[in-house]
Amino acid sequence: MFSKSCKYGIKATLYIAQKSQHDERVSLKEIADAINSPIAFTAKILQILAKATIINSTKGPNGGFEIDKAQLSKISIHQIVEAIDGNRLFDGCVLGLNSCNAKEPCPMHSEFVIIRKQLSETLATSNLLDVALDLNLGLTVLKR
Amino acid sequence: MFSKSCKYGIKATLYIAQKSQHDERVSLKEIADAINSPIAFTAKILQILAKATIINSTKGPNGGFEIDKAQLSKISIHQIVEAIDGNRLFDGCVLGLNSCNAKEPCPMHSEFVIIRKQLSETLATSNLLDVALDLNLGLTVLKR
DNA sequence: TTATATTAAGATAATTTTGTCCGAAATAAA
DNA sequence: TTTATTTCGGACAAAATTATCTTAATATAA
Repeated sequence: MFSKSCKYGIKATLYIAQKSQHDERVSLKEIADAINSPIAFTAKILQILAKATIINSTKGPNGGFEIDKAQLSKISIHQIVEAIDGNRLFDGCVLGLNSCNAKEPCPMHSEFVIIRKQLSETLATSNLLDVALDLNLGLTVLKR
Repeated sequence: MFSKSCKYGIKATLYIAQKSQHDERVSLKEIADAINSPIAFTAKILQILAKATIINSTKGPNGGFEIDKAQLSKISIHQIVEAIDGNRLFDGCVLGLNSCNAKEPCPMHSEFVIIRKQLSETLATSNLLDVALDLNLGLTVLKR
């Protein structure tokens, strides 16, 4: 479904979101540790997210990553997926045809219309604040 | 969503299914041509499907691939996906955690319960006969 | 201003996935 | 029985993804 990069990206963003709720800026090392990801590779993904203005990064001592607290409820998981994996999951042909639409569909096109709609909506309505709240409560985890 | 191998596998199986309706056995070359796939790589995938007894293969002159006509309505797309990509799409953690379930879920677990159920059901109820019928009618296509 | 801590960026490497090649095995027909 | 046709299986190669390493840039604080 998601690339490994994207999974790291989602988990990293959620961890940053959780800490940003309490105005804590977190370092790359802390993030990689919290989500159990390779540190240097995680850095690359955080760069992508920073360029997409989903997270903020600060260099130097006490630097790290954070998200504007007021934005937490406005950033969706969908945005993260788009930034990292692009939108092929949402609008590319499921069977990989170059073009595939209601007019000239692949054999699975109609079957996937509903699924993709639901997928897209679910991700679009999942915002960082809500998801991070469950993390706070210990209802969900970012590594195992 | 699906690996490239799996996409080739689904398309190849559907092409074989379509031809099998009319008792036509098809060659590797013909399949690769019909679905616009690399021929040798397609051969590998067909081997997997043959071992999974989803398709039958016959060597020698006039050999090729076919599916028992009576089985067409009993074989689902779900079976193809399982044979090629395994069931990670259906029961692996969306965020890649080693274990993830209702008791100790990842932050996206609950959001994906419905989506995956629908995905799984859709694929399980899509059988080769039905999907191949649309191909016959020219309502859907396998390449572009 | 210098030392230190931190992310950015680019080069390189490892791994996985995708793709190719070639000889072996099997089957049918001459 | 020989030859031709076709899939099978293993080795190999290319490309894409994932991961690492090293140096640069930036910011803080002593």
